[in-house]
Amino acid sequence: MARIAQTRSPRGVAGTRRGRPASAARPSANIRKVRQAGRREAILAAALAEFSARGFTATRLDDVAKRAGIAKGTIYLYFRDKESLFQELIRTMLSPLVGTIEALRDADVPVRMLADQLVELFVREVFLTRRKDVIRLMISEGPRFPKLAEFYYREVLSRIIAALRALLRRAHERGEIANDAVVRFPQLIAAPGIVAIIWTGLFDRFETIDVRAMMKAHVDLLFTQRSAA
Amino acid sequence: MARIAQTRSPRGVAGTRRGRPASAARPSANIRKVRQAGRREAILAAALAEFSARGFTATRLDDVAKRAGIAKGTIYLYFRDKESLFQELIRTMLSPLVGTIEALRDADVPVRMLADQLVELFVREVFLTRRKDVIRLMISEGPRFPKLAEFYYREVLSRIIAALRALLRRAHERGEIANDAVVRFPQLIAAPGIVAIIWTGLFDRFETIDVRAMMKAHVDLLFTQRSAA
DNA sequence: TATAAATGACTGACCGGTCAGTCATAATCA
DNA sequence: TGATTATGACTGACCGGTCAGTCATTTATA
Repeated sequence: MARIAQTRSPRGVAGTRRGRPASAARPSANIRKVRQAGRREAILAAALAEFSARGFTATRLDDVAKRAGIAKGTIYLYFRDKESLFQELIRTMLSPLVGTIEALRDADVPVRMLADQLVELFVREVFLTRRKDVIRLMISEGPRFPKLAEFYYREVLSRIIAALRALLRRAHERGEIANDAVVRFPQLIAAPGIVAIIWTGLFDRFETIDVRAMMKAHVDLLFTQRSAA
Repeated sequence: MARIAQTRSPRGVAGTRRGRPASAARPSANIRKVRQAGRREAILAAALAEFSARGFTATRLDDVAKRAGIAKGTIYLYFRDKESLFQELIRTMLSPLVGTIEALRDADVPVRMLADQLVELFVREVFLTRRKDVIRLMISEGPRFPKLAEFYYREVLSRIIAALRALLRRAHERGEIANDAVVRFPQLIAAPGIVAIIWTGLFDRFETIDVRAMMKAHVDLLFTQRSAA
């Protein structure tokens, strides 16, 4: 069933392939390179779908292959083994986040505004994409992949937290933030997002959650100004 | 290794057994009954340890048996199958929580105070106990056990949330809470706790987190009063 | 045609679940 | 009370299905 939609590539290409005029035109061929990259992506996409649905151990590489439209053996041309596939999947998907976040770091706008942008970023780039599933995977399987957890902490989390902390401290000193709770625990900023990811995975069919609204409400809390009573 | 400590029972008892004065005294003998209860608990404890360490699929019932100090077959005298064992484990551990929380519901103390008690309750009864691991299991494996998720939502979460919502609304109307964010999203109250559970599972070795402090700080945020500027 | 890529049948380890047999305990009897 | 029989909790070897990983063969490419 299921059948993966995105990452067009292999089968389709191979099928239509036939009538190609000549191997001319392109210098020689990184057609191969391109195709290989496509394969790789197809495998990663299929792996994400399967790992998300069943978890690491219960995922069958046969199914990943079928979903990617290739033979099982092919997977081993691109990845050393199942675990390696899993780890590269997570690395590939989460690494880009750091840059995006760090880009915001030095912007010199009111923190309040930055926070709103952060929420928007999270909703658009994580919650509404497959990255949400990757984070869920990280949460579920991470404890059994110490190496992966370490990578994630070192390369992603610690950087984000450091950036946030600096940012928030500045804001607190400027008086933009009344309470120093978030300065001491920057994790609090992400908390509603994490909870939303978990919630939708478990209970969406019983009660949906409006992530954006919840995160915005939370940001409001964090930035509550002392105002005349 | 490992060897479970609690739940003394079988072998030990059988060994010392010999010199019992007579089968007198006790009506007849539910020694058997008692032993059985012990077994059940031993299995559940072992299962929790193994499931926590490896996840549902990767857990071997052979290991559970070894850890509980029994033979594999014995597990099947107490639980229908692996899945059933898993589900009963979670039910058994989490069900008691509801009562405890609902007990707080109608107390007529300032909500602020109640919130502090809630934090304390969470830290003492969840975070510092094995229930923390059960919640982690629920988060990790829940998506693959719809029945379990449903049970948890219906029997535990929805009740807690309902109670919280009522409580918070009252407080908001009384002016004890300035911002209505938590009224609309009671999940926010639990968010730091959830995040702490996940964090410790993944990153404790890199950076510890002071749950109590974080939760208290967060509660402070939620209850920030408008004060003269 | 020579080389590289892809395939999928195959292997062997692994593990959930079973069940015939054992033995401590309970029940019955003398 | 001590001997005898009945019970059923417990055991662990075993079976059958599953699946990660391999590799001889086929297919596509230069």
